[in-house]
Amino acid sequence: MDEQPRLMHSHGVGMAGHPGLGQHMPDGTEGEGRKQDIGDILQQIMTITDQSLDEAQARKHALNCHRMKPALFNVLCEIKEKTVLSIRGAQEEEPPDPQLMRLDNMLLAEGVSGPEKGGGSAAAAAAAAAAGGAGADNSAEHSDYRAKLSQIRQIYHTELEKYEQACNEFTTHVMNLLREQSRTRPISPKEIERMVGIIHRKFSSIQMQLKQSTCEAVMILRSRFLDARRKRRNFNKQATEILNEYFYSHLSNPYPSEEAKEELAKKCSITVSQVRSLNNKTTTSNSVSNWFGNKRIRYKKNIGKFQEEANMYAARTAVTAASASAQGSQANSPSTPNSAGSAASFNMSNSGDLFMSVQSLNGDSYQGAQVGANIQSQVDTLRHVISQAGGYSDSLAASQIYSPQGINANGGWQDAPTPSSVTSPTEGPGSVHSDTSN
DNA sequence: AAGAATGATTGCCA
DNA sequence: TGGCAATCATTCTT
Repeated sequence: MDEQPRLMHSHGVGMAGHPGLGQHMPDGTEGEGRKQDIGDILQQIMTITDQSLDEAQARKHALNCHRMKPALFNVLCEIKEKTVLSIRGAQEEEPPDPQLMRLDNMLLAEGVSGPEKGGGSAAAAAAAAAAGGAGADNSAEHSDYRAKLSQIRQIYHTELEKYEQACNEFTTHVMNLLREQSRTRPISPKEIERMVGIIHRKFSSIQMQLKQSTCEAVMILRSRFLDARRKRRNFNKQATEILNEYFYSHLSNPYPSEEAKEELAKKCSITVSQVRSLNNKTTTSNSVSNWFGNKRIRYKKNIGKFQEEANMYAARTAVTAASASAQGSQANSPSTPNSAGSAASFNMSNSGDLFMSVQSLNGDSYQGAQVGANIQSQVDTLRHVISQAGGYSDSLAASQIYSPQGINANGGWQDAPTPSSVTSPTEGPGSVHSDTSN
């Protein structure tokens, strides 16, 4: 270009330095001639947009070189200055949008806009903590959550970068345009600033939309993740069997201790998800607790339905117990359950005990804590064996065969086992009963 | 598809 | 705080 842009600050306002314009013209004819000249220039300016680009460029150049141009330009500058003064008040800096701040905060909290990676996993961990589950089984879901979150994060950053780049490009473009235009019309730095501000506002509103949809995506992901805790997956067969074995071998007192629950959870590889109380000290046995809670209630509600199952498990554990006790002591015959009342045979051949020692990786430590329960479970097992053998003759006893052992009149499990001496045709494991009554 | 089974959740109580 | 009862929501079975 052969000329410098004429930004307003580089010009004096007024007519100084431009003789012939703004000065009093005593000679009327000279004034008429100039008026026509100016009118001609203005006409050319007005029609410049109707011409082809090349034509316009040529005309523009001609106008720029016109002797009247500097004077007219100064007039424009003067008018413009007044306009800018009137506009100035209108462009107040608005305070930061509260909604945008909320979105920013949320994105930061969710680890989307925060520092790399760490934020994401922290948010995932937070979500996991909110869900209350920290078990190994949840790791798959966690990684799924993390993967999805980082996907969102990546998209967000890519888009944001794109927007920023576009914004910069557009700003540069507009600046160039303005600079270009400043050759033919006066443009103040404030005007440019204002234009840039408008562009940035436009782009930030687009960014806000991006942030909003990102937030929505995160919320959806999060709610799905949190809702996953409610998604039920049936325990596998082995886990159910383990729990059932424990339940039926402790039928008169199916309330596993915390340690037992932990142990069962470990054995069953039960997934843990607990939301009931965030202050719960342990979450590793809650599924077991759920299972036992459900089982107790459902068993109690419909004993008949569970009787077959109860008998099956009782028989199974009894067989196990019998074979074990047969190995351990020749005196104990499987067909004489009451003989199992001896403490010696309970010690190792007890169904619950055996179950634990077979299943547990460190059954020994568990056994030590379960001596009382072991005896009780032996009683329970034996009762079922007796029931199956059909050893009851009287109708009262018969009705008790498939009755919930240990359930009292109120429908709750009593601490002491059912008085087996009443139902048992044999002498009954009185010693066992007394052992377990506490 | 309907109903049963089942794991999880919630509110209440002792 | 643990357990019960009711209920929800999903999965399994028929």
